[in-house]
Amino acid sequence: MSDAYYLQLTEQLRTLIDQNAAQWEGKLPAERSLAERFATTRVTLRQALSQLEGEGLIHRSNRRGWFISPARLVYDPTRDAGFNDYVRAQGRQPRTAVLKLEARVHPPAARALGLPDDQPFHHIRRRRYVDDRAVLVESLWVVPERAPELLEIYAGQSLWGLLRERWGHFLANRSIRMVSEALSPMDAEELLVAPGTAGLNINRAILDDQQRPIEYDEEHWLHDSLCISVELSGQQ
Amino acid sequence: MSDAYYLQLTEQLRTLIDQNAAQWEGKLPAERSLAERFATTRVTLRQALSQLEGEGLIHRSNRRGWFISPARLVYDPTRDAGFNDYVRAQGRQPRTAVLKLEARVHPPAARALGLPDDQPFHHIRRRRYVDDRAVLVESLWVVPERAPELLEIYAGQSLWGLLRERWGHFLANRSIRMVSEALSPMDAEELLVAPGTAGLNINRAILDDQQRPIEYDEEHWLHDSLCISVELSGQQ
DNA sequence: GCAAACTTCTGGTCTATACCAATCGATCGG
DNA sequence: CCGATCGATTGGTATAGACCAGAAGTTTGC
Repeated sequence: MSDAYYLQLTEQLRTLIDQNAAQWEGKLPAERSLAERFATTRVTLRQALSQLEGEGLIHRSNRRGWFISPARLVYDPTRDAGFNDYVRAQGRQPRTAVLKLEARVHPPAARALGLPDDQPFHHIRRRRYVDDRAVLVESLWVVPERAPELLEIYAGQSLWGLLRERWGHFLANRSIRMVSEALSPMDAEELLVAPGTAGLNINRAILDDQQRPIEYDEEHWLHDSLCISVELSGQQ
Repeated sequence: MSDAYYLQLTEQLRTLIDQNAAQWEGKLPAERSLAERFATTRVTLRQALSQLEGEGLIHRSNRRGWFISPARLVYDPTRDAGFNDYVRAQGRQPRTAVLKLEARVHPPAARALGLPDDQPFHHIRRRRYVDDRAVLVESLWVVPERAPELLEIYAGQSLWGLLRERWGHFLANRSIRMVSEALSPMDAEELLVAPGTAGLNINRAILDDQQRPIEYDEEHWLHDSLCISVELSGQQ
């Protein structure tokens, strides 16, 4: 049952965090000091912390310590809204950093869009933040014919907006796939978290309003920063 | 970066599992024997196994050992199809065990359906299997007026089918919410996994074709048994 | 006044070991 | 032949300590 010590510890930590969240300013005390306070080992203490991490209450910034997690971002994958839009709509601050711009082939993207494997793409890799916490990294694979000078002009702005304003593409999701994952060492490093941290992988194939393939999107989210919510039509 | 020994171990285990999956019949050797084979401690070995668990390659049956995970079930939450339907549609075998039948109030369900907090419900708790692996437990909260004798007659069959055939309700999802979670001790026990195992919590509010509230559904899935896939309309 | 160098602290990883309780397989008894 | 009993095995949990590299804070030097 729940007589394991680390599970009791989990509960004690939960209330401790509740009470001291304000004065700690979001960052938990050092593991060694917490372990001492509860008269246990770091190993056991970490087991309890990992439990709370799994619940999404706290998270780790790699080698930097444990932090209290903010509320999850609510995301409706069936709505065709960009990241910036729905982050701001929830009263929070979006930010984007561009990590890479290059031309490359990428068979998975090609397949998802119904194009030949050797189809070249414009590849944009970027990291996105909510209130200055990095919550996801993503790779975008854009069909070059639809946005020729993209690699030269792209600098972190909204891609949906850019495609609409500059090239007149009105985008719509075609298919979305979501799976839980353990973040790869690379993804983890880019998100400043420990390798193997739990994540959510979201892939989207995106067409324009004439059903032409425009881009393929591979997102890797921190598992605790997202709440998927779908409101279905029919109503009212 | 990936010079941590447990990450190398993870890779070695990955190929080892690939090669021996058949002869092991899905169950990995004992931790002690694996630890010995790789000349390391059980602690480190378990860290590597946990990594693969996070990826969804293997899973634990509580105190029973490590098992190779079957392919994920593909699930489209926007489709109004029952569990049995889409499991069979993927060539797999669904099964349901009823854990509890009772009458109770449940404010979260009431709120999601727009009913008063003291609204009583018929509560059905059941565990569902795919190919004899328990993959989820769920609690159903059904509005009694819509299915009066439900608690007396329910015995594990398809609830959607029952509501349609006996009471003439044609169900449709209204809202769906998905969050990653750590399974509660109770959920974990009912799924025969260790407490704190990663899970996916899916809640659905379900109405009939006249927009009358029918039921509220709280599902707790093993994180590795599900692949959410949404195909959006508009096309073809 | 500011950047560089250094020190301390801390999280990430690992070893070695131990105990318990649940499981599983084998043995035993009817 | 089958169910119950018993013992070995195994996973879950926990202790005690250790080392390293990165982060953070402090001091130094220009």
